[in-house]
Amino acid sequence: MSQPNKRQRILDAAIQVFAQYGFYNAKVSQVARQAGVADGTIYLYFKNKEDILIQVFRESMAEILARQEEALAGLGDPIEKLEAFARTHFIAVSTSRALAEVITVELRQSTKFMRNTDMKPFGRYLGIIARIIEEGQEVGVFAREIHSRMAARAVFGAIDELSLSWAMGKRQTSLEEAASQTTMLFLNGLRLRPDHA
Amino acid sequence: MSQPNKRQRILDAAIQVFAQYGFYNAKVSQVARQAGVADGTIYLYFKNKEDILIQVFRESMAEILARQEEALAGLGDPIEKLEAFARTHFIAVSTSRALAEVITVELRQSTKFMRNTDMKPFGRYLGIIARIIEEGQEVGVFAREIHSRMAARAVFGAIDELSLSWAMGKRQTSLEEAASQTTMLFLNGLRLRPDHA
Amino acid sequence: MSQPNKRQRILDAAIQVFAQYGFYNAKVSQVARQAGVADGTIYLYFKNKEDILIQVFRESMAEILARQEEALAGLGDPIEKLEAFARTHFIAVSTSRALAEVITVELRQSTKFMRNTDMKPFGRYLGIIARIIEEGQEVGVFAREIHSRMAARAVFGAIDELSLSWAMGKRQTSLEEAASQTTMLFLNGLRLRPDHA
Amino acid sequence: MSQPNKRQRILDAAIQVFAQYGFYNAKVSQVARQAGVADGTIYLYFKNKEDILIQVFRESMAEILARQEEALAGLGDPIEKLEAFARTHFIAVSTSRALAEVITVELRQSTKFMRNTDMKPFGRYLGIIARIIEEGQEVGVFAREIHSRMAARAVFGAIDELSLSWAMGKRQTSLEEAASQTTMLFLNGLRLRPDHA
DNA sequence: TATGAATGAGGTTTCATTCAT
DNA sequence: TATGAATGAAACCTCATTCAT
Repeated sequence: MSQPNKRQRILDAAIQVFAQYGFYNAKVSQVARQAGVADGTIYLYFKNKEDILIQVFRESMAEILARQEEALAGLGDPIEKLEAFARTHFIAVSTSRALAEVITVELRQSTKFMRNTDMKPFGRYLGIIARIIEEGQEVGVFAREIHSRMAARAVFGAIDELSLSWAMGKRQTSLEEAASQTTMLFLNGLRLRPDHA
Repeated sequence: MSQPNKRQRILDAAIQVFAQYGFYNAKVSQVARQAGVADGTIYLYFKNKEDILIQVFRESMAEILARQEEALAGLGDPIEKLEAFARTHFIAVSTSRALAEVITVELRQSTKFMRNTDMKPFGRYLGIIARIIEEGQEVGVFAREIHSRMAARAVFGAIDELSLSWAMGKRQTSLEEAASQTTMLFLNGLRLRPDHA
Repeated sequence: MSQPNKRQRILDAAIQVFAQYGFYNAKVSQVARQAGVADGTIYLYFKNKEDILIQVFRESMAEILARQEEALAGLGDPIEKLEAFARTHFIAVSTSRALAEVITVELRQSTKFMRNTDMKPFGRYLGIIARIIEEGQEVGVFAREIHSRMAARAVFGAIDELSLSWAMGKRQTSLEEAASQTTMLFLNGLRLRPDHA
Repeated sequence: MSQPNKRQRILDAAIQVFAQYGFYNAKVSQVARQAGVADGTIYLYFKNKEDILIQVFRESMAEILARQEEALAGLGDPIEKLEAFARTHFIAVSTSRALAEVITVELRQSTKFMRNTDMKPFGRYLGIIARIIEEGQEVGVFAREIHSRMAARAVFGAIDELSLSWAMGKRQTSLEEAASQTTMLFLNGLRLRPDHA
């Protein structure tokens, strides 16, 4: 009798184990034990160890992309969208610290992996940010001089770094506050605004 | 007569090999061959394979810290300092793309590494940014509401992500431009300034 | 289906290989080949190379202890017991010269081994001899001045040396004769008995 | 300027190091450090690591053979000779526990070693005991039925085992007592003598 | 589908030995 | 003679993957 969710159980187990030990130090047999299946069973669902990581990435990105799209769906204001995006990312990361570590840390580790894997989901993620920025420029709330893809990358780097340190760290600030401060920083910049003076 | 630079030769070789294959896929014998020494020689200078990575980190951080301190030495204006910091980071990364990959990608993979290694140099790096922000707040050019450590982390994440993608990528923009755009983004934010309207 | 005797096959192979090459010169892959298993299979049954030696010791001591207890079971006379003990030891050694070499030669080499391994089985072996001597003293056939533990050690040393040289050597004498001569020596001593004169 | 005793210093160091770690676990560089010479210097005096062990054996046997011959020189009575032999062996062992371990333990370890090495010194050692026994038989104090070479081996085995356990152990008895008890055991045997009754 | 015992390729590391000085 | 940095062969062991059941 096959468990229809066995594949998912293995993916979930892999996220936990990869996050704790790192992809290369994690053993397939650990993933199997955590998933409650036999070692060999894993190879009925995945081509090899690296394939597990790829699938983790694929499905996790699909999940967070869906969440982002849902979160942004009803919103019109680019500023609100940016805030929503940051908040959603922080929440996703805080929901599963393990997932965050796998996505942000393990994923980068293998140049080979980066080169062979379909990075489109990541590109789409960056694209969401870039689109928000462009919308803001179109409606005249964001400065037009800004290169949207570069800014998107900067925004992602900042959010990623903060959420990682937040997930791994001592959490001096609340999740809400961290997300909101990050957005404010990007919206207003560091520079004191003359009209605030 | 022992070559006084043999240790450095091994470190340089390791940076190349680790960047190309990733730390875990790199073989010690590859590092040895690249360095032009025998396999065993490596163990005269390093405790084990991971120790090479740790030393790469240590020395590279020391190097870039020194460069940053030198770059910031004569400057007083926090805005100029932030620009100088970003530019110096971009230059360092572009000078050795391999080193950048090792530091930003390989370094993160090993929880063991993160736990066992003295992370103070990285803390100092963040500290430099935080200090610049605080100075800006003191002299009244930066907004006081900003949490300096968090902002520093965001700035670092953005610069790191951008410089890495710049180093690995197709470089549509010049180094100078990339660094300057990054700084502008952080100084002014995305939001269109009323006084620009 | 796992072969339930695979562990035993490895132990038997190890005895042969260790006896022929010596523990430190023997290669794990030789043991594997002799046992007809893959190298890695050994590590399913043993912690490491030294663990094989420890298990050989453990099981061999258990075996010879059982044989000695069986041989002595029906006997009452301490003199007969001593003869039986010596004969049983000689037979055990002659049955497996390789095992004898491993136990008496290889075992001693490793201080680490001596320190880490449970030496109680060996103590029990000595204890059997000591007990025979004490029984003889109690019933008045053995001299009371003799220190039983020391004498037991001497008896063991003599029997061990003789059985080993017998097993390794040209066997000028029969097994029976060698065992019986050894016992006689210890019973009567070298000195010509006045009552024999 | 060559130290004329450097070879001896290395041999002494080797005895200490081999005894502590065992021949195979001992490192040549440890011997060198203990001897206060450079690693390479060892190879000016010895062919290789095993050659050090062989020379240790050779010189130590020569030394103890000389001591035995000296101890037995003035004696006529075979019984006194046997006592003297045992005492001398025990003293030699107690003088250098390290030497005892090397001779009795390390020497045996390598079948290869035993086969390739000139074992004549050991044969001579056994010969001394056998000769004493034969003299005793000739003058009528030892029983003629005894096979002298076998008895010699038994005596050696007993003395060796006792001295080893004495050297490694807790020394419940004094050296003198141990030697004397051993001799008594071999002279009189375990059996209660009718004329003692 | 599921199992898990068995496989065996291959990497890290050690350390006896060499040799340029 | 003496040094000790450098060498590089080789072995233990791991662990991803297979396959007979």
